Amino acid sequence: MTSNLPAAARRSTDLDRAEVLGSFFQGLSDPTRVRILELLEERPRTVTELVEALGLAQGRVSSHLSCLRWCGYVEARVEGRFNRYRLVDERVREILHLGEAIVRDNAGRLTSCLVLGTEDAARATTGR
Amino acid sequence: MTSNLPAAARRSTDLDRAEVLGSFFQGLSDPTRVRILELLEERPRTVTELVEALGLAQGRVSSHLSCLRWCGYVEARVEGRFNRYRLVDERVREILHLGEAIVRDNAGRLTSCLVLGTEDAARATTGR
DNA sequence: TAGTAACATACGGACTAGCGTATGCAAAGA
DNA sequence: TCTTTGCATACGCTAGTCCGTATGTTACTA
Repeated sequence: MTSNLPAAARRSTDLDRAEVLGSFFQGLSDPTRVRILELLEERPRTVTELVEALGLAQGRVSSHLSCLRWCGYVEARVEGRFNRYRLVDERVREILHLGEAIVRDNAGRLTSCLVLGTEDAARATTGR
Repeated sequence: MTSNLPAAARRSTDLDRAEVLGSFFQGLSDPTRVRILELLEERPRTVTELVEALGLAQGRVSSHLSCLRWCGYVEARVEGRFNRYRLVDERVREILHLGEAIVRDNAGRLTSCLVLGTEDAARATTGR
């Protein structure tokens, strides 16, 4: 694939609301992108700073940033030959924090499921 | 793959925070799952009701529900031979609404990008 | 007890996403 | 102008995701 853009970004038809919303949240579905957002939550950073902090190839980081830009999580501002990224708005922060809170609350259940096999984990959350 | 569970659910090591959070948000990254959550936001529903509302194969819907259960978005309650699903907590609702709001605000930009090619769309959000 | 309805899971195939590497391009400096 | 730096994008590959179909299991019913 040519980049990390969600599928909806490459298709011009069949874009109902759920599909767009799914593509939007897909921006948060990758651990690297989550880390990028957490880093940008502290302060705006250039691509080079992010590359350094993440320890990933520069091209990879740029692709993830492109995805986050498309989804509307971050924006870029050119400063000379640097490109500084920042979070777009406060609601991005809120979504991240809500997700973190839910995950934290479920941590006990989740980790205890993870040490079992998948089927056991699934079964443990069902009545069957 | 054996189901729709995120990769992290099938791996017992290497689960840092960002990875878990990414897997959590992956639950929202599929249009079908978003629609399921929207349907459950109105009221709790059985699997059969969801199958009817979505027009998908029953097995598919069950797999998605399994994913949503694992992520902690929904819970199931057995009622006779029915299994009624509902949203787990209010924060799930909040996340959905925040996402919808951001998407709505970006709608103009997004759709105008989507009618262009991918590269143009990407370029339109960058200074370059 | 046999049958059926409600649901979960397994499996193979098609598609998608993320990775590493390579390349292109603009801004700044020598 | 030539080189370097900062960044974006393209490409091939592997792994993960989704779908449709098939099958197994449990609760209710005749």
